[in-house]
Amino acid sequence: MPSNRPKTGSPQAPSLPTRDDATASPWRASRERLRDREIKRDAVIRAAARAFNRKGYHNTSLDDIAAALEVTKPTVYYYVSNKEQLLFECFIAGIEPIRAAFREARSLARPARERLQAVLRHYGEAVASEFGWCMVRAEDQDLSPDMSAHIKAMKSEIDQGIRRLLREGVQDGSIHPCDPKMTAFALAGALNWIAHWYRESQSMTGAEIAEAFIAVFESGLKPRPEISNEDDPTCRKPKSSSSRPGVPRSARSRARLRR
Amino acid sequence: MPSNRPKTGSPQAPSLPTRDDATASPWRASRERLRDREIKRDAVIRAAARAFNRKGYHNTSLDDIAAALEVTKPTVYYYVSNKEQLLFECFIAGIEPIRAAFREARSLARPARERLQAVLRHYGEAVASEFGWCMVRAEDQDLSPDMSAHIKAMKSEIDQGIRRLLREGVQDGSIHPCDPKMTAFALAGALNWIAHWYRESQSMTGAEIAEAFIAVFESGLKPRPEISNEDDPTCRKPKSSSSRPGVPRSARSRARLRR
DNA sequence: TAGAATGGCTACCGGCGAGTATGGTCCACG
DNA sequence: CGTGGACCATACTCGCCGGTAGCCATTCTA
Repeated sequence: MPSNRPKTGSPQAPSLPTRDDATASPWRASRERLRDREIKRDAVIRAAARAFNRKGYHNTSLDDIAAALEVTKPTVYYYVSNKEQLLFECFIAGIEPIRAAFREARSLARPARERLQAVLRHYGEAVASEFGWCMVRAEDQDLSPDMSAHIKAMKSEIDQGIRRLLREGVQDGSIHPCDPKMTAFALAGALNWIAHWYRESQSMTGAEIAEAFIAVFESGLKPRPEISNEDDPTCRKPKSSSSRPGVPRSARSRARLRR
Repeated sequence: MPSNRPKTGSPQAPSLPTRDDATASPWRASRERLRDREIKRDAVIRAAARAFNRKGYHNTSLDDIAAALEVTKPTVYYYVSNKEQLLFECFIAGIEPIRAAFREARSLARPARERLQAVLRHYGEAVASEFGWCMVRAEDQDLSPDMSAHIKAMKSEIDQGIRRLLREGVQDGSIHPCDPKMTAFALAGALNWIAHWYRESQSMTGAEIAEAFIAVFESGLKPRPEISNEDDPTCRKPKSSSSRPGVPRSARSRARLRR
C-alpha cells in the first residue's frame, strides 16, 4: 500500500480544480494524447466524490466509479490504492479550502467577528462543494485507524479554530459573550448539515447559504430593539404592517416567564 | 410511555423505553418463560440502534445484532422482516418524540418563540438519544423508495413545523424578522449534528445541549447593547474585566465595511 | 526497430453478509 | 397424550464487491 501515497499531506497541490466541466472524462476527451497522471487521478477522485455524494460510500462500488469515467476497475486501482484511500482523498479535497480560509483569516486585521464571517463563508462553500459530502460524512468506522486519526485531527483543528475566533471575538467585544465550545458546535453543525440537503440544482450557491446562516447567527432569534439589519439583505420582513422592529409590548412583557 | 423494566407489559406503545438498562437481553434474563413478543421486538430494535450508532449501518451485520442479544440471526428475522425495516423502525422511534413535541407545543398558549424553544429542547433530546443516529442519518440511499418516501415526509413535516413556528414568532413579534426557511435549516442542522459527536459518556445531557444551542441562537453573535441575558445561564462571560456587554466603538465603527 | 515503460482490459478469486430451508424444542390446549 | 404453533438454532445459498493476476496495446527511448 505505500506505493502511491505521495500526497496525503498534499504539500504542493492541495486543491483540485473544482470547476464543473468535471463531467467530461479525460479519457473519452483525448484518449490518445494527454497522459498527465495527476489530471487523471484528480478525475478519479472527483468521480468518486460525485458517486459518494449521490449514492453514499457503501452503496458505491468501484465499478460504478470506473463506469462513470468510462473505464474499468483496474484502471481506477492504477491511480488509487484502495477504496478507503479514495474516500480519504475526497475528504482532504473537501477540507483543505477550509484550512486555507483559516490561514487567510489569521492574517486579517479585522475584529474577530468579521474574520469568523469570512471563515464561515468559505466553510459553507466547501460543504456545498462536490467534496462536501465526503468531508462531512467521512466516518471513522469506514476508515482504518490511522486515516481516521488524520481526519479526526483535521476536524479538531477546524473546531478549535472556530472556538479561538469566538474567544477572540468575545475579547475584542465584537462578539456577544457566549460559550465558545457550544457555539462552535452549533455553527459547525448548521454548516455541516448543508451537505445533507444541498443539491447542485439548488437556487442558492454555497456561499449564499453561508451568508444567510451568518445572518441568522449574527442577529439571533430574539428581537433586537435597535434598528438592526440594514446590512443583512437575507433578513426580509414578512409583512410590512405588524412587523415593526420594535418589540411589541405583549411579547416583551411575557418574555421573561419562560418555561 | 412504557416503563423501562422489560417485565411489565404495555403492548403496543409507539415509543420504546429509552432507558439504559437496555444492555440486558430479555432472552438471557429469563430464557425459559416470558414470551412477550413486543418486548423482545423492542429489544431487537434497540440493539440495532446501538449497533448502528457505534459502527454505522453498513458496518453492522445482522449477526452482530443477534450476537449482542445472545441470539442467532434467524431469531432476529423472526421479529423483523429485514435489515432495512430495522433501520426504519429505529428512525420512527427516534423521530416520534419530536412529532409529539410539536403536538404538545401546538396547544401551548405562549408566544411562538417559547413554543419553539420547547420543541427544540425535545428535538435535542431526541437527537442525543440512542435512536438519534438512526433518525438523523437514515439515508434515502439505504432504503427502498417507499420507506424513503415515508421518512422524507416525516422530515419535511418537522421542517415545516419549525418554519411555521418561526413565521408565527415573527408575526407575534417574539422572534426577530428572518427568513424562515434558512433559519429552520440552521436550527435543524445544528441540532441534527449533535448525533455526530454526542456520546453517552458526555458530561451534558441532550436537553442541556439543546438549551445551550437555544441560548446561542436566541441572542446571536452580534453584541447586544441592552442588558441581555440574565436568564441565559449557559452564556458565561470569560473575563469580568473587558467584556462589558456594550459594543466597543472600534468594532462598531468598522462593522459596516464588510467585504 | 528493439524493448521498456506506461496504461488499460479481461477474467478471475475470496469473503462477507443478507436472507432462507429445515428441523428441533417447549408450551398451550383439547 | 398428542397435536399445533410459537420460538429459536444449525447450516446452508447466493450475489455482490473489493481486490488481483496476467495479458495486450500504445508510446517513449535509445
